[in-house]
Amino acid sequence: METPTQQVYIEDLGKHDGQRVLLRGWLYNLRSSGKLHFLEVRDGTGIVQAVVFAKEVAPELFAAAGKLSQETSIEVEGTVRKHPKEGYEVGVSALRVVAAPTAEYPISPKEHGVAFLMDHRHLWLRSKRQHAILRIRAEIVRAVRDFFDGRGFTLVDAPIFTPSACEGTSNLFEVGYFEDKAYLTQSGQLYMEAAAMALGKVYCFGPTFRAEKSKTRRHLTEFWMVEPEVAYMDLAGDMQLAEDFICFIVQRVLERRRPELAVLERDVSKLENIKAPFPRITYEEALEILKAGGKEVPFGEDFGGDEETVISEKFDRPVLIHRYPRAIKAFYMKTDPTDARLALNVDVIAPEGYGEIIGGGQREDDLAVLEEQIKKHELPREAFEWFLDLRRYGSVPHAGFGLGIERTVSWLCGLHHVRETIPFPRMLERLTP
RNA sequence: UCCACCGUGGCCUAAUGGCAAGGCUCCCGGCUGUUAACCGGGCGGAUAGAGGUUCGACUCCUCUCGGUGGAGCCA
Repeated sequence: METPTQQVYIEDLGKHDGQRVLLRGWLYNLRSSGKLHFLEVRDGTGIVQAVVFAKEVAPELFAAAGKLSQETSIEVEGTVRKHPKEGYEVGVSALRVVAAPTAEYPISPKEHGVAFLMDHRHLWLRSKRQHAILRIRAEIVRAVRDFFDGRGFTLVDAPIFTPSACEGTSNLFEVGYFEDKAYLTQSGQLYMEAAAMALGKVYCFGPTFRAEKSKTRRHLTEFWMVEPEVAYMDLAGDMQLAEDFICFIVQRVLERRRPELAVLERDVSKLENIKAPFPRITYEEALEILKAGGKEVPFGEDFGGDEETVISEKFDRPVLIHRYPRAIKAFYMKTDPTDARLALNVDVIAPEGYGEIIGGGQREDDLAVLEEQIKKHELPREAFEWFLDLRRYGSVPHAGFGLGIERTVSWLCGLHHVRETIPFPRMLERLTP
């Protein structure tokens, strides 16, 4: 009497060497050589080669195996053994088709263009590369939570619907809200300030939306951001937190996602370099670097992608640039008490040209100054009355930052475009699938 | 919003004023260790759409649609 064979996931095959196992998955690719077939089977945890020998199975089974088409869902029974070259393979003894594709699978294991792949994103996710990226993304998200949870932060969810802009109304998605209008959030920032006054150390983590008509490798209209905010923390503390945070994430990915980094052919030595302390330079020092690099920028202007790349190339790890001109930063940034032209903010530029991954700083805690900034930025005062309350009732120095998940994933994975870092990217000109 | 480039079988490319070519997928056949397997054969498109120049347009011009990259802006 045979006992039912136990289902085993491909990533666990090494623990079952010599045993008979059941794989349940999909056919990734098939190679055939007359009297034997090599089935590449994937099950979500990995890919393994299943070998069908003509003389080991019934002729019908052998013939059927040779006719399987790509992405047929199949159950395979067989014995785990060492692969002649590396890892493990499964010697097939039984095979069952769960469902045969009703049409030819569009994505062959050959080259395809970006537009075609994006149109088939729902299927593209099945490929090795996308599988690796999504697993690294999940690991980064887990690291984000572990970092803050492990440091006594409280997760506080910010709303998605907001009544007005955080920093101006030009680039928000407007949606109907019963008889009224609402906007999709572009930052949980202001709400985290309120939460920090209640809970001390807080963070939010969720999607944010920008209706900016940007068509670059660094932009999505919907992306995920993690935003910590801490009461009684100043700019120096904020920079320290950002540095610790990035180191933690990079370390975690190196510890747990080596195989996925290998699939992506990521140069991990570049990531192994990412150790504290990170260089900290002022905006004005950054201007000097740009001048020396032949990219002179006048005081008062922000940096574009090219400028960020020139600066990041000077260092082998993320660089913290602090104290930008007050005028080009958000209304809630605290003015530098030692130089009123500057804000107590910090941007973190990732290495290898991946651009800004963090923006943050110390917040303006003086009621009068904040009121003046709202006026200067021509923001509707009424919408910010609740925010001003935070300064009326026990205002304290506080600081925080926002880290863009997709740019971080893109950097750690060594990708060329953020669209591959999120399962279903939302971009200008792309809302499907 | 602006700038540049691209659009050729299901997919990736070639042909740049003269008979639309090749590879992959797919189908048929072969091969007992393949690795985006390989070998042989077959099916499949009148070149995104409209108009124009020309004896002749995939190729040059105009417009439209779609895509890609970048600028601005940002994470």
